[in-house]
Amino acid sequence: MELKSTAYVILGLLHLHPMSGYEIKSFVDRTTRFFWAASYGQIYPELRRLAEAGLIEGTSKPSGGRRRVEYRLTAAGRKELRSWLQVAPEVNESRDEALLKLFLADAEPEAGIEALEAKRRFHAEKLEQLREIEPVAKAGPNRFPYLVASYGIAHSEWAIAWCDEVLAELRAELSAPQTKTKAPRRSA
Amino acid sequence: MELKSTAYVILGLLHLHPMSGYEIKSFVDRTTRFFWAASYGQIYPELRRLAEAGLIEGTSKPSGGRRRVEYRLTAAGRKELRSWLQVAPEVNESRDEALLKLFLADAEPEAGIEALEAKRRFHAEKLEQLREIEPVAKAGPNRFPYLVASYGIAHSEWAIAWCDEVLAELRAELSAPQTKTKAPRRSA
DNA sequence: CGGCTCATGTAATTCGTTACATGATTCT
DNA sequence: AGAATCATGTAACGAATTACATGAGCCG
Repeated sequence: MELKSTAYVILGLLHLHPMSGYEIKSFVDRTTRFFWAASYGQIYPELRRLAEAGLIEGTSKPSGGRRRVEYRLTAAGRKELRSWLQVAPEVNESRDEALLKLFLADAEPEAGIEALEAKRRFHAEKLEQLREIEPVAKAGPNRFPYLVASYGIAHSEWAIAWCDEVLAELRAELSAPQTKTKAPRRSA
Repeated sequence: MELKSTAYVILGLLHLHPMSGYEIKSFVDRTTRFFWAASYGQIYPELRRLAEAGLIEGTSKPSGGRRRVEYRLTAAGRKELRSWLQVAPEVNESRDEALLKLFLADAEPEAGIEALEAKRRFHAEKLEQLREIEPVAKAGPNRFPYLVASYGIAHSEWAIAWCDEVLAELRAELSAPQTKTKAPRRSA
């Protein structure tokens, strides 16, 4: 069948329970966005394609007086989801601008510190968000979402610790007088 | 000026020493690809744009008898690189298909194990590659590339440990005939 | 009444990959 | 001679984001 991963996000979420495109979007924003985001520009066209392929089925289920189409998995859709899950995932290389700046920071050493601080801030914020999600995931009927939340938390904790360690070293070094860098600049 | 990150990869590498497009590509493949890949389809057009913008300068430097254009940073290019480095990086959410499958694996629990194993394999392989690079980076004149290599190594080691831990739990549970988890549910 | 949220969608643009095309030179 | 590598590029395609467009119901 060869659908893209984003299509399987939709199939996977509809496996939990029937939803509208709007609900899929907000669900994604609360959960999978940490490792797989999706925008309306993907979701609505994809819903149409999946429906045409017979993997999902949409029925009009207005909420209050608002028009609303609720989609649910068909038997074929469930089968497609399962067979995709059984194939080993390809883990793709991600782009990390902070690491890129860190890598190139010999041209401007204070930028290395800035990059690490930014990475730390990012993980600290992510950690906060995940800690809010975690108990919800734990209480849910499925175990794997909780597992993934745990992964995210442990990962961010690890990253923060690493940043702190290296930042301490770097700061000590850059503030040491014998280094030949420009005057120590303190940024916001 | 507002160039894309890939343009700064080029500026950053040319800051190390003058290079041809071909050399930039192979340099990227040996180093930054772990956090920022680049293809010929980006590199050559970008070299042209950067040259037009006056940030780099290309001169014909045939190697042997092969035509070859070597690019070097101009003063403006160096300045542009520095000012970009000083801006806090935006850390972008990456896409991780293994985590996605793990998240959705309640529809097919063995797939969760498969996903974790794939993630582990990926990190094990990356670790091997990084361990080859590390001593080279350490020996080099710049400290930050080495720092980034260390990050990659520590990160993969952490990820492998996490996968192993969770895999052990999952395997124990799935092979146990009766666990206290909710009775085997049929989907939906 | 006015702003927020629910709800659905499209068009333009950006960014990047893959495949192709070409050709010279060096190595075995 | 033939394969591998050096070297430069383009065209087609793909995936995703952003911005825009529209409208209705809900809440204070």
